[in-house]
Amino acid sequence: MPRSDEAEAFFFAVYSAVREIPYGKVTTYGHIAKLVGTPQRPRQVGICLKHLPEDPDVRYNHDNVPWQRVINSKGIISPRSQPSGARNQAAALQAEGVEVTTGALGELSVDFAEFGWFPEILPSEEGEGTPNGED
DNA sequence: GTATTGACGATGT
DNA sequence: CACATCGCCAATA
Repeated sequence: MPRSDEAEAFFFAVYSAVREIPYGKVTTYGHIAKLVGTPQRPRQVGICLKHLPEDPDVRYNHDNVPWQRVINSKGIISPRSQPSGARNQAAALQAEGVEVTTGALGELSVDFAEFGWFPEILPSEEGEGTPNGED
């Protein structure tokens, strides 16, 4: 649980944005950060997913948030402390039909040209307002 | 209470 | 193109 209410709002915003990623598609932490209005904090997006609760009782949990569809800007699954985790994420993506290629160094990369999700700034994402207001 | 790390990204060298 | 540094800030030690 986040330390402050403001941080909690950030967590929810991130989870909400991640849920918008369509099945079989992927996006980056930086992109999510932009969507929630804080492009300077891609790391915190990672923190949100890292602390994504597994309890199905919680509003956003490991079951209803497609955390697996979030990768880094380099187009590869971010290698974290536990290698199994990244490998697990790769498996989850492959289960959605996403082709994950393993590099010589064990890098699990996803072809963004094929599976990348490049949406416009989604309106009413978390209640911030329309990006261009109205054209 | 302070120090270090980390599921990132942009810049600088 | 590879590696180093800064910013960002919550979580952990």
